[in-house]
Amino acid sequence: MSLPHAILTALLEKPSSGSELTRRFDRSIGYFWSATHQQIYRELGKLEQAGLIRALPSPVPTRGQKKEYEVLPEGREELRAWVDRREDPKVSRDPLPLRLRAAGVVGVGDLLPELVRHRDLHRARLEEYRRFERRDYPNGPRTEQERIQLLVLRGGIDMETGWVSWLGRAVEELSAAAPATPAASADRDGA
Amino acid sequence: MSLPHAILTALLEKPSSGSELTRRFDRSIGYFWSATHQQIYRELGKLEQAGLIRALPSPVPTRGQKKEYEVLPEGREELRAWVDRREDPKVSRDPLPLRLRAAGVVGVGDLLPELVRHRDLHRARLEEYRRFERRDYPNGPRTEQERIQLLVLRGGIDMETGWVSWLGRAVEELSAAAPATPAASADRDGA
DNA sequence: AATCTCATGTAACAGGTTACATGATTAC
DNA sequence: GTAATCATGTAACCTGTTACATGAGATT
Repeated sequence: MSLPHAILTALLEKPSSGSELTRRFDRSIGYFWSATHQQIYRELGKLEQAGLIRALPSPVPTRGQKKEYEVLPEGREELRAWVDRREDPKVSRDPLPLRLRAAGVVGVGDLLPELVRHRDLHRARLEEYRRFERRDYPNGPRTEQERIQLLVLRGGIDMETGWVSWLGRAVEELSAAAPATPAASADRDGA
Repeated sequence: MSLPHAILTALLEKPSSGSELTRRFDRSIGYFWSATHQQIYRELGKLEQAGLIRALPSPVPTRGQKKEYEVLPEGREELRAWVDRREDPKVSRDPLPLRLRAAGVVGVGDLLPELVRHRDLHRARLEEYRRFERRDYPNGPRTEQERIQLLVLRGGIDMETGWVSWLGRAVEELSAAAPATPAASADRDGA
């Protein structure tokens, strides 16, 4: 039950159409929650049905025409309640550690270049976050809302730092001692 | 497409019945991928159908009787191929950062105790991983497979370290300057 | 034999993914 | 006016979640 609340948050920050929301889910919001345009349109329909948002009056609201949505008081109330809700942490759903564990059983095969690739992707993401921090908060946060936005950004920084640290060590370890013949190591592990 | 491969890995490590797998998904494997018993039985059926695993011959294979599965060569081959597959990192699906972002819009409300709770859960998980490390690898890894298993464990440690670091700072920041009246801060943000 | 627990399921639904469809606008 | 693009959707499918059902063995 997070996508509707992500959408409510985004619409409170700025009323938008489905396509605009989709673009925002590829940038800022998308760093913490992803969604395709099909999900977004489906969810906008549900939220409107439930009376939490409404489409702004438009002259010709047909297919192919932009339709802007804004949050109704009921939607804001629902979001407020969600913030206060108690909800346990979810286990990670990134398959990479799982693939490494599988590699421990069937052999590392060709996993090393994939680890390198992921390490570099996470490094790039980390650098991006650091640029945001320097660009948007050069003198620290100036309002209560900015303080919280910066905290969220720092969350991304801490997570990416964790990935980079882990993958850095994994690449180092696996390039050091495992590069003999992958087939041989696979056979040994599989026996 | 990760659950079937998680199951293949688990079954290669040790042939098991559905209920045994379910218990293992509450411990070791569950630290990196979660699954309910319903998911596991459904997936075991598919994997057997696909010829990747088979039920060990049993005298009375009826309902309510344990049914042990083992991986067939085709299953091992599928797992090996999955390890080598190229697959992009997934964006996190933990709603907590999202809730903090929402709090920036509708006010922090009662989120602080929830942040404390999560921080403590992640701290406990981190300590648990460190105990595993001390207990299972007191002199470092002794085989290639142990080296990889330890790497996976270190992944968990690095991720939990990231959470603890972030949540520690978030709690500190929000207890310092935000504790006036939540309602007032909510109104200010919402304006 | 009634009840409890364990193991194996079924069913219904929500959320996420991929492929495809259609109306409106813009570029040529 | 035709083609490309943009915006809004529909449909089918897969994964994950929750509630419930049933057979077998153990407990009383």
